Amino acid sequence: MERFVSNFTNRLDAKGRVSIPAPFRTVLARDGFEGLYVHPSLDAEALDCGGNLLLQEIDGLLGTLSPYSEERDMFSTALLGTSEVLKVDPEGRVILTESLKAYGGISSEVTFVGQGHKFQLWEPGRFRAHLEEARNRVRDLRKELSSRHATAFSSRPQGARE
Amino acid sequence: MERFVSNFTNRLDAKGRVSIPAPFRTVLARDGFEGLYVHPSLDAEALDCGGNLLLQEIDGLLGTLSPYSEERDMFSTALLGTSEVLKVDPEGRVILTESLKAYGGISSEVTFVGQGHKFQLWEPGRFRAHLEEARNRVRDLRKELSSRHATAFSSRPQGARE
DNA sequence: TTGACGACCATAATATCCCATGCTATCCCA
DNA sequence: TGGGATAGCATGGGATATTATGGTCGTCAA
Repeated sequence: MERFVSNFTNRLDAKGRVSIPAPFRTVLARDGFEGLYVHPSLDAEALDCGGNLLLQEIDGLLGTLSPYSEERDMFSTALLGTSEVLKVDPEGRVILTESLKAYGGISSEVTFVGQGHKFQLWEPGRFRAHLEEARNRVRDLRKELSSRHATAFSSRPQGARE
Repeated sequence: MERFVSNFTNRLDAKGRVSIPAPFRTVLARDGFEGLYVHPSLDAEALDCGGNLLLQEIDGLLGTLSPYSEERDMFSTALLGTSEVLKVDPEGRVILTESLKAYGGISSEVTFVGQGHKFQLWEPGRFRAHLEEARNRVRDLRKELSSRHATAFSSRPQGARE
């Protein structure tokens, strides 16, 4: 598998170490990035993590903004300025910095949430609430989409006829 | 066989393993996906399973959303974040995670239900109920259709609704 | 010297592999 | 056509490998 899927909740030990879930480690290994790239998520109280693929996404986002614009400055400050590259120990663990933990409200446990090209770190309680909301939104949006163009996400295979 | 059809009920063993029905395994093999992709179904208390075809469906949906949007994040959280890629053992069995079993209400037995490009996992009792309701719905729909057909030839103006 | 951090080792729980067992359906040949 | 051989399949269990997690011991720097 070359993308992050599923979610896992792991504990921080006395030294603040957390194991990156094994499936995520293999994705990162394939990605080839040395370490773990982490930054506070823009629209959630969570942390975005990943490797080269995440960096590409950030570059892509910055690329859509005109250079030297104030907008672009804001984004690169928010994204790059607060990023960390964490070292991964031989057992596949990382130590979150204080500011990262503070932003994510993380203390004794973290939930790793796969998002395809990246994954997020959540305080488990916050994640449960967020997931609840996300599922509701998806249900609603899906209805809207399917009425907009009928076969977007029906239970029908793509390209199937009536 | 190209698609998932028919339904099968298998038992979970002491270790929580279930055999994927052989006909489904051959469809998956043809699909080429390594493992079994599973996520909670959006419109039923069941699990959606499949391979690349199911992934394509999800990617297709995510593709319709603008990148970097919060909307898209919601979808990938609800879809990718709750998905699992289960390993299939040499005998063609998988182990469902606790959260998947919880969502589907699955404990000792599962019903595999073919849906063409994907298949669903149901707790057998729930599936019977679901099937019963589906049958009733179809019956009603047919009645409605045939009565509509009848009214089409009545003195009612064309295109009128009930 | 102390405190933080890195590499290395230990362990319990769990997943994964491999082999075994009935059962059923299929095939094959007299 | 019938009936025995055979192959495929769901299921079970023991051994082994992974994984998350905890701890120890240096090392380097303030």
